[in-house]
Amino acid sequence: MPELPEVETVVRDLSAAGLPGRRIVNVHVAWQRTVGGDGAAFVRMAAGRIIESIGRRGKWIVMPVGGPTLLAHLRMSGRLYLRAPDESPTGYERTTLALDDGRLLDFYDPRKFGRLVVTERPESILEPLGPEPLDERTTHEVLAQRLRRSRRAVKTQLLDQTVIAGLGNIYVDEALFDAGINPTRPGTSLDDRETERLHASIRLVLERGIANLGTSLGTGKSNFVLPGARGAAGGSTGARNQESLQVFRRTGEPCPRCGTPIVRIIIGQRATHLCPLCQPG
DNA sequence: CCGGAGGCCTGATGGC
DNA sequence: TGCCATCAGGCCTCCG
Repeated sequence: MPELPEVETVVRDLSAAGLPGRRIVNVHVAWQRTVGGDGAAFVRMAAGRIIESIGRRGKWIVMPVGGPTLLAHLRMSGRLYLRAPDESPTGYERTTLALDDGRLLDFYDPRKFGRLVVTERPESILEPLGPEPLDERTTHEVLAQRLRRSRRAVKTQLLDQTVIAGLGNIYVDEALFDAGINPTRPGTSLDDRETERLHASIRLVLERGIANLGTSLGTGKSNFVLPGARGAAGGSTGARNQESLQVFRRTGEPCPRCGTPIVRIIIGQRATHLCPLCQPG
């Protein structure tokens, strides 16, 4: 589920909710694979640690815990949820960290694809990642240089976290539409004008996604929900970027720019949405 | 180097 | 209503 804007929203929300400074007083692993298969090892590494801060690198949530680092990746259906002491669990809590203020930090994840890692060497996970798209140092020249290293489809390149970090299926389709670039184009075929425009479009869709507190699709329980938003107690209005999507999951609807029906194709086994007129191959 | 298939998992959705 | 197939915001491994 979550891409950069959703992960950024989670990080900001948990930070505002006072997670930094809390000590992990107890750890319960309900699904071993969530923590890499060895629940006991995870408990030994995490229990008693103080969460010093919470940040983000690509789609990874990064929490230094006094020596080692606690990393979380939400994959398709994961959430980090700060639960009040009197609030009952849902049954989808794959790992729960009990905090010293009585609250519980749930790694909630129906599909069980997400991962929680405690490691002394976070760089082994974070170093292979490409640059942050919203970092000022990630210029359009940097993007162009990285995209031109391969002939793969530009969509495939943008989904590759070692090329650029944080983009997923939604924001890639939206950025390519905004830039007017066909997702099947080889990375090597993009000229300077196109990479400059794509760079601006990536920044635009991500910044808008963050401003809108992320994207939530569908109506079911598996949507992206802000931590603390469950039960509507936090006063949080929740993700609303879905209203800003121009092409993603809008197959057959008129292109907002030219009215041509939006088309759905498959690239690298991923559903891809585009306007055949505004994004000519 | 690259693409495709399959795997990991469960729930929502749509057609019949 | 029930059943079944399909799809899903991610990413890894294997195979050709």
